[in-house]
Amino acid sequence: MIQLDLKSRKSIYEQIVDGFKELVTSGVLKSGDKMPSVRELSKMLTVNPNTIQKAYRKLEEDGWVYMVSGLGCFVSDKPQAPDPARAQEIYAEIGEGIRQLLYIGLPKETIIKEITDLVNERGNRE
Amino acid sequence: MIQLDLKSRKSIYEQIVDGFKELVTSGVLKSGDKMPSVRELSKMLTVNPNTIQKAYRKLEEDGWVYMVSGLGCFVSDKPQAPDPARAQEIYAEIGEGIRQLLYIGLPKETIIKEITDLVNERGNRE
Amino acid sequence: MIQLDLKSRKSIYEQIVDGFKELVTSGVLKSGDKMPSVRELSKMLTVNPNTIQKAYRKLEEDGWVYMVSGLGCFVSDKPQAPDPARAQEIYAEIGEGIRQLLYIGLPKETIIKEITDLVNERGNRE
Amino acid sequence: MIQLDLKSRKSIYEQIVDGFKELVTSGVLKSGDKMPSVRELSKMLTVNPNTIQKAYRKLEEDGWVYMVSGLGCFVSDKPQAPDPARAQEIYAEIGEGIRQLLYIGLPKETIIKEITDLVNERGNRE
DNA sequence: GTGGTCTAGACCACT
DNA sequence: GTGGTCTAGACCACA
Repeated sequence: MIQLDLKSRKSIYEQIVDGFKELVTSGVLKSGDKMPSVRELSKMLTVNPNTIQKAYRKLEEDGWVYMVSGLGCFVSDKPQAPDPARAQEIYAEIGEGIRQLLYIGLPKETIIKEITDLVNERGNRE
Repeated sequence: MIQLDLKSRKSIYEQIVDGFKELVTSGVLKSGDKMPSVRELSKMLTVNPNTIQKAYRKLEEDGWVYMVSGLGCFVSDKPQAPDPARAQEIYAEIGEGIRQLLYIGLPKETIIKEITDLVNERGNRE
Repeated sequence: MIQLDLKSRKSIYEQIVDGFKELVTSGVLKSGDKMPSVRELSKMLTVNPNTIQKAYRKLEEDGWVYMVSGLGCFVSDKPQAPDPARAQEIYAEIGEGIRQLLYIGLPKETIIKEITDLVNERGNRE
Repeated sequence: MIQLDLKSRKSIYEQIVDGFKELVTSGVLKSGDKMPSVRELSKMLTVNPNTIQKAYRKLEEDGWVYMVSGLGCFVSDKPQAPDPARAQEIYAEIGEGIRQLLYIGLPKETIIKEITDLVNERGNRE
């Protein structure tokens, strides 16, 4: 389900967080789906339960899942209307990335082309 | 030199980091320029020295400046040839942002338009 | 019955919790009234049942409803005499909030005025 | 410095978080002050370092301190202008408390009087 | 069973 | 020395 790369610079819990975000945005996991329990996923990935809990808690803080003690962890409802404030935050992050791309010397046209490709690529999955 | 918005949700050190990136990309600061010392800038902005230090450290991590102990903080050389590995990392981050924008319901066209604007906006300053 | 704002930063379950508290304090729901079942409300609000369950659980924790397994969820009796210990806990929480308001720079008069308004606003519904 | 009540229902890390917020708002700790290191405070309170780190991280998320790897943990700069969004959040929490006070049967006048006292009491410390 | 918290260690990268 | 992460356990309240 989620591939961990222990050699990666990304910490394990971050890989789990990003992995789940990908599973949700790509439609594998949908609103209300029960996620593996902390202990279950811990065994599946042969990772310590505390690491899983750290990842789940981050996902909850970011609003992707919610945890109910005694029941488990569930995928949050998908927002039906785009949240402009949230969009603005994400644009700010992307803008930061763009600034760095320009700084390391990539031409504007290349950047626009690459990102347009990214959008179309991911957009077609939905 | 740098305008701080104390009412902003952005933390002070982030505003300083972004402010310096702006100064560099817009050409006000150039490769090798000496940056104000921590204490100096701390007085200029009436901000705690630790806050400046955290900002400088972040800039160093991101490769925008380098610090020489005993001499101070200097603007890094602009990379002559783009680092493809670094570019790939940044594209990955941007791709993650795009996935989230699509997930919260923004149409592809809007995203492409907004990001193209971002690139042109920042690109024109160079 | 309850209006959900999907664009809000408040999570869905929090909106449901607050909505029910409003319905009780405003007298629409009275002691002993049966609340909609989890499945029923889930359909009414087109929200995942787990979300409803989390909301009901929170309401039960806060003492606004009680759940009888096999029968459903009912509005609790309104306490006849105020519980001084509980009141003390709540005052402590409010005091913590006030300390933070003062810390971020709001004048005492503003705070008192705003809170008096809050009390009168909510108090008039009873 | 901070009194822990192991019998309390509040978890240890929450007591530490609230304790530090109190130390900052009451002026004992000021902007830029270095806080005890994770290990140091861990020994002072005879509490596990992980518990301290959890508390410090929560404080950092809430914007009260910032941590610099290799340097330590420092009290954030005090916002010079009140953040209206933050104030609104706190008022919402207080409003929630008021709703519960009214629900358990306290009269409006009592609540207003008690809270006015709280504001004046804490306001005079600054 | 579930998550929530805590302890007692360990190793890493960085100053 | 500093924080950041991770492991391997433990106990609790709740359902």
